[in-house]
Amino acid sequence: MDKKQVVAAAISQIDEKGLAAFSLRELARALGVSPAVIYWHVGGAKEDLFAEISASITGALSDGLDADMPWDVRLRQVFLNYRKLVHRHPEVAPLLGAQMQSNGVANLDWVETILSALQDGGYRGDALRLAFNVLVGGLAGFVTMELAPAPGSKRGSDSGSWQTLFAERIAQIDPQVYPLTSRALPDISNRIFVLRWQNGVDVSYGDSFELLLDLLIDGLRARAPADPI
Amino acid sequence: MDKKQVVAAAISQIDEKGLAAFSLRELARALGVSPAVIYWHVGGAKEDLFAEISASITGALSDGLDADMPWDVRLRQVFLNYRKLVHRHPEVAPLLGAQMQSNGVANLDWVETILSALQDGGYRGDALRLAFNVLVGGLAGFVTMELAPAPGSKRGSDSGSWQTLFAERIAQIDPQVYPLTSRALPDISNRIFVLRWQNGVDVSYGDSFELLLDLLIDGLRARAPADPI
DNA sequence: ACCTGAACACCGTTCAAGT
DNA sequence: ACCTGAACACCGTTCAAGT
Repeated sequence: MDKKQVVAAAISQIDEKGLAAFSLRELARALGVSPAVIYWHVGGAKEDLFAEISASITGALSDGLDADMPWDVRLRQVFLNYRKLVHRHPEVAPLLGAQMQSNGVANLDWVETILSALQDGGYRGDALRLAFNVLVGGLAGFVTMELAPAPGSKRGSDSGSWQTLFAERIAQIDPQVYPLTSRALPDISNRIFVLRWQNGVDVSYGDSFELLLDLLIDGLRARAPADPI
Repeated sequence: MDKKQVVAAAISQIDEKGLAAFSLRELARALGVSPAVIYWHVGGAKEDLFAEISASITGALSDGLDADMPWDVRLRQVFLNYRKLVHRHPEVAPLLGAQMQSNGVANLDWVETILSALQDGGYRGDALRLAFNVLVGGLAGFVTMELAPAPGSKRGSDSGSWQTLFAERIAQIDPQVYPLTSRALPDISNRIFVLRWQNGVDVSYGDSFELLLDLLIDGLRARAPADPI
């Protein structure tokens, strides 16, 4: 028994049953061990375990990137890779996007990669900070929303009840009150963020993500304060 | 005692102690009432209460908007307003961004407003869907990340311990290994998404958000598939 | 229609005690 | 150094019973 094993078991536990249904006691049970063992191997508490999980998933974020490509191509790679990695563990997404988890070490490679690309694109100082936040906030934020879990998704409960109820409500939108929404329904029902009963695991947001990525990189290129390399 | 009162009390409870520390029993205690009362007034469970909270906050999302302005100005208003409203209840942010909460009714005005602006901008059909997702996913996602709670922020615990520890680690980044990060530290320390120990409540991401908003709207204007109105 | 009280099954966390 | 067992204080949720 060892810290890595505990973290790995926790991740697969969350993958199976969902984050909401995850518990330290059940993790201990799955490992055939007393609950206190978790505390001995990972620091103090549940939050520390979450930090380890985040680090373990974001650790591979900078792998397999081609440093010889132009800066805008590198940025595309970085964030397409981010989305791909998070999609491998969709249930963990809230930990990455909606909490400041991380031990602050594993992500440094990632930060350096992004800063390097932006610097090659002509960004320094305060403009560099803004560009970084725009990219990470916008794109990682998108993925967080994309993979937001549905209610009652303790992953094994009666997920159907809420889903069908919500789908019916959308189908019955009054064209008098909401003409545009009503008319666009065939295109948007269950495929846009607010009007959906399934998340990015079941319905692809890949095309929207790519458009977002293009808009941001094109925009940053056009506004670069200095000449790119 | 009445559903609105329960929801209002829950919101102020979360505002005070944070979402992680929120419990139905303590809510009942604060209301001077038996826990079962919560269940009687709001549907089945904790998740239903969360849905009510989300609806109550996003209900005012379309208020005070000027429908006579050009479509791009309207979009700016809508999302600046979104950010402002969520910032009024930062602890509730994860509910809006990282969960598919909502009873599906309160947000329809908001959706119609955004779709209307985009349609005036020349977007129809599938392009309309993509543009909607880009805006909501990117901008609401940004706000979710911006307000992601820090570890140990049960809002009353020893929040200092993790913060100082993390700040020290960042200050000690090795310039040999991470030259760009290290050099940019004065500009980015605690002010970019991954390298921070405080969230958007303590450090403003307003300038980054506005840049993101500009990039998206400018980009959507440039790529409009049809002539705008 | 609204509320209480008690109960059930489960948590996270700690700590003495074992080997 | 690693694990067990039991304990503590707390949950969410349900349900009979009261008025």
